[in-house]
Amino acid sequence: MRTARRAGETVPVALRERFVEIAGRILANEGEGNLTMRRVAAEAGCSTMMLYTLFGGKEGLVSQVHGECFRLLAHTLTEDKPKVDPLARILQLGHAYRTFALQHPTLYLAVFSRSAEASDVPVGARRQASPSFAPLVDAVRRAAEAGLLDEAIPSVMQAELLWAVVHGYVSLELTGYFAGEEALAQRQFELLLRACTDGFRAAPKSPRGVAATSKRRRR
Amino acid sequence: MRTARRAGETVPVALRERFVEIAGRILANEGEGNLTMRRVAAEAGCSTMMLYTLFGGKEGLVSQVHGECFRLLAHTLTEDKPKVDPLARILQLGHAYRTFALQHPTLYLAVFSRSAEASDVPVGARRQASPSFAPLVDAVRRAAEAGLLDEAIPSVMQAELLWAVVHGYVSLELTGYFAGEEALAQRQFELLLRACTDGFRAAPKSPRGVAATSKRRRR
DNA sequence: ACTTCCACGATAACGGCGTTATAATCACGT
DNA sequence: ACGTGATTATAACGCCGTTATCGTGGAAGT
Repeated sequence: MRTARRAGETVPVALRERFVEIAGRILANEGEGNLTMRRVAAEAGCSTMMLYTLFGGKEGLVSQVHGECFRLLAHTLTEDKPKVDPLARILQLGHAYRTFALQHPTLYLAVFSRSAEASDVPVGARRQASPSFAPLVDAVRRAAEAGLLDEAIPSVMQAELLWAVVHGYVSLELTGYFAGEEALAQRQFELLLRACTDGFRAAPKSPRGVAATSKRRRR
Repeated sequence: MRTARRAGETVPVALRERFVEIAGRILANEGEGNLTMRRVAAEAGCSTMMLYTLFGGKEGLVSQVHGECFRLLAHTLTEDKPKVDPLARILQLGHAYRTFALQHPTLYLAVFSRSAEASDVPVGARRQASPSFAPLVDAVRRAAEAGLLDEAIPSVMQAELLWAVVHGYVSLELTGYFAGEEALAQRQFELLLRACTDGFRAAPKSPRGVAATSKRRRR
């Protein structure tokens, strides 16, 4: 090994990114089972010990990869020019999210199946703070102000629920439930998005009387 | 070891169930990381080799546990007396599903995060055949026939989408996104269910004109 | 009833993992 | 020029899933 750092600071940060990139590539291409510390070190040409001094352990390394994945997702969601129509914007974000997941299936499942407390981001702060979540909240708020969604429900909550819907559908799609029926999966997703935005247009204010389903049923 | 089987057949099947039960308990209580072949064999009082002759490997063992989990879920979903109101029945099933997931969080995440091709059930056949899925399809069909849901959308598809919604919300809840706000999580879930059933009541037939959001907005 | 045989299960071994302890090496201050 | 201290490469440890080996006990043949 002949990398003999010169400035004493810049080379390690390059090494960090190199490690994270290698680990991310393995995780995305071959899954979590094939991501080993020894292999990452070998592919980077360094000893295993380096990984432990830099990341503390495997947990720290995959945590960095997860962070990188979140950044990539946020970049993907914000690169499209936002449509002026808030509802169209919501659909656009949903499709962008699904496209991202389909492009990085293994990475997506590895990141979003991991328990939240495994990440270093505080759980409570993530919802509003995440740059990958902010565009959706913004679109929902604009839609609510325009009367296209229920104003009585907090925008953050509606955005969370929409995210849960999209995440659920994408998770099932990635785990192979709609395997081989790509066109159908696309149409179903579109249908789901529209149904949910429709459903939030005039949602009941308070969930009193959970079992009372035959309230006023307009027709 | 002195178990000296007598009938040559009944004892092994009891051993199988014993192994699956032990593995399921470990998986539910301590997660997938703590489930090892050696430990299962030790807790059962047998050698490790037994597990390999019975299940072929770890994959086979956890596959059996997954099957057991599916059966348990199906039993949970069918044990409540079905309400006559189809929409109320759908909500009931949703709540039962969520309750099951909250009662077995680690098990649920382990089973439903696993890729579908890892299971032994054929992907295409699972949707209609699964006994844990049939009650929902039935309720949706009844609701559609009663005019409470859109009849133009196949009932199986609507049930799939509802399942995706519930699965997505439950997944996020289990991974800690609503940590410490249990009452809120419950209310949000109720809201989500109602919004989705509302959204399916008069869904657009075809997704022509994606950006046309200001159709008829009754108020 | 005694011997033969063979399938089956307990034991031990193998390669690989995450992690850690140890030893060698290299830049650098004096 | 030379110790010195950090830093890295090497080896070791305990565990894992899996597999090969080998002793043994019950079934079959005479």
